[in-house]
Amino acid sequence: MKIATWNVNSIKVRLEAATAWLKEAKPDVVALQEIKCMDENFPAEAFEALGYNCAVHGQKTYNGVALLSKLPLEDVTPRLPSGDGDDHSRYLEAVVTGAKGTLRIASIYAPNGNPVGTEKFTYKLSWLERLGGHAKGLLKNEEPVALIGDYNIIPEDRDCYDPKAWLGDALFQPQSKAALRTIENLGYTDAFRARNQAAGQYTFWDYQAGAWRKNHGIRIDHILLSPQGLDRLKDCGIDKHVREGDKPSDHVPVWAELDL
DNA sequence: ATGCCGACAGGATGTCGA
Repeated sequence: MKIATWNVNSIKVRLEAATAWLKEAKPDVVALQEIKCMDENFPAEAFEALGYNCAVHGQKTYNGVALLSKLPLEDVTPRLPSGDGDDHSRYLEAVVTGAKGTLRIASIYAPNGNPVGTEKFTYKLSWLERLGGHAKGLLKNEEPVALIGDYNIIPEDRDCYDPKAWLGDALFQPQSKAALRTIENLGYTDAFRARNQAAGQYTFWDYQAGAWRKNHGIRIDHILLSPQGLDRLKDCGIDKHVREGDKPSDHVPVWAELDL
């Protein structure tokens, strides 16, 4: 089973690029973020034509997450628990069953959190704390779980072109990195780092200042696997070439092959 | 020190992203 995550930065604008990538990469399950549309405006027909079932947790203008799956999507849950008053569409969970077993998978769009020192940053940290609480609960099932998406966190210096340039940014704050480590310390593993220790492996390049041309990127899109999920991990990679296409998203897909 | 670019809503330009 091949799973993938991609922050598309508007599914409306990215529909052509998305269908082209699906045809080429042939993932079984895809988590999308920043679809930036309401459920009724999600172009489900275009994906159904390629053999995908769709689950959508949309929002007008901002955020919005979705799951595409060639396998039936079961037990679809469109939010994190205990989100009193949080109306952002940033989490969508479902269960899929492959030939060798089930996978619980979530599409995650963690808050950006900039600027630091504002309620946006405290919202980011509290949202990640809620995610961690939910992630901990999921471990009790002792099943393969994949929490995949745009975490808006640069884990380490080797995950950005110029660490000094990101020191004041919410994506690189000690509290942000600690929030990710807290989830990892529960028992989740960064699938990419389980297969690749190289520096300079990015998933995002800003549209501005020639960031792509100069390879000024950051690695912020992550595939986190529960212990049982990690047991099934065969390979993990970044589809970097997608950043070169017509009307690209500023993020590229990250994928993992699981023995499921 | 800030904008750079791009998407969105709305119908100009401000907000947001990272």
